[in-house]
Amino acid sequence: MADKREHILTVAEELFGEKGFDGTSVRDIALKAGVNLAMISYYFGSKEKLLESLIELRAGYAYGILEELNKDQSLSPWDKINRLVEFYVDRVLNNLPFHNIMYREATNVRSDEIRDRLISIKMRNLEQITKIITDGQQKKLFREVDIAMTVGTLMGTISSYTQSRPYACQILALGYDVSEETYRTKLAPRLKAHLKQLLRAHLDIKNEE
Amino acid sequence: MADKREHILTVAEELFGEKGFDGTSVRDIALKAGVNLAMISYYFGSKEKLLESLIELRAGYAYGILEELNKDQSLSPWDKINRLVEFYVDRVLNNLPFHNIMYREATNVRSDEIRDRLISIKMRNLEQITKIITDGQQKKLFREVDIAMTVGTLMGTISSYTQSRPYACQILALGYDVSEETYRTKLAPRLKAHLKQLLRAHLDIKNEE
DNA sequence: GTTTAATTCAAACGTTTGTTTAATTTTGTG
DNA sequence: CACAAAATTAAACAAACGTTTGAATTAAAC
Repeated sequence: MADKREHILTVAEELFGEKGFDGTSVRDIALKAGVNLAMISYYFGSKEKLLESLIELRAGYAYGILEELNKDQSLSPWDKINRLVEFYVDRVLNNLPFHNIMYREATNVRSDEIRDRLISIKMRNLEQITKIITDGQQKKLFREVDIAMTVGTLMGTISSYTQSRPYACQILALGYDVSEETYRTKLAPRLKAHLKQLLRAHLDIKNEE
Repeated sequence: MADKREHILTVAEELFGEKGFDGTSVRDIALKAGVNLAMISYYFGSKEKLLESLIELRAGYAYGILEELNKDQSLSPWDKINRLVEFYVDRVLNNLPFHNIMYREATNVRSDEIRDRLISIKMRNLEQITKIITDGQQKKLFREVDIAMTVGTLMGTISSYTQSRPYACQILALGYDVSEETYRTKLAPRLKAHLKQLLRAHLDIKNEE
């Protein structure tokens, strides 16, 4: 085991994502990670600080790519929107546990520190997306829209199908207990196609009323 | 106290919505409800069955109105979509705790019974919305869209601003700790306006590509 | 090879958890 | 009023919780 600390974090991430922070005991984590119970206090100090460490580890998981996307002068605003959709769908589906933690525990996390950290991550991403949209507006490609709400639509649509997998499987007419792999490969293209079509119509200045 | 049983359910709803099912102890509930600890087992049998009772109580909270909306022959599909938006935004904002339970606990509820119940509620609502959209398509007003994904967009957009109130306040540039009342009165019209504009562009057959 | 520090461990700590008990009080009925 | 059923209570239950302890083991440094 190369880095035991990170291994514990990964296991905790899976369990928190699946059963929630309060629904997961440190004994669950120790057992699944194959380490002694006391190691969690040894490495992280407490269960809550373990969560903080996890968030710190994954915090920048979107920002870098968004910034790059923004700087790319060769892409039209429409290209950027489509890449944004691709990027977010893939990003969420490839980091399902952490995404679920972000969007499930964000509200009721006890520590102000963690909550503010999560909010600031979201705000930073919102800024980048805002830049893309205002750029499209200045180039007279996009119409006036409520940008913050539009970002809520993007993230909310994805979340509505990732937060409850049994429901998603039902909707998508997949088998009742389908593998993680086929779940993602079925969901991703459908989410992408829908969001591209949706944002295309929503943003297009030709659809101005 | 007229109906103590229902009072306990209401208090539990608030706490579950705020701190999650696992984050709420039966002692928390008893204390806030002003009843003896043992009354919860006396009335409901267990904490888990209390949650089941709560879901049973609020289960039909959307279906009836949706069905009515569908039957109303005097409304055009566009009217129905707008009413649908109005209805859902109001419904969610007026039942925030239960909505949060539905969309937060749905994934990780241990009991298959509860999970299947929640899924069947969602599926029933999806059916009604599907009817509205297919009706609009038959009347050559709406274009071809992914209906299940569109419903996900509707619910997901709302949820993204109700699941994390501190974040929503930040985005909406409200004060840091604004009252429940002003939070709702600021959020509701903005959500409605955005969703109407969004669905208008998304569904309009004139925006077919 | 010895010494020091870092790691791992089984066991126990004191709380809190959901639930049950058994006695008591309140309520409704004849 | 008398009696049975329902409701309420304080106290206790065992189990699970997050965390700490102190000894044992491993690794690193000199």
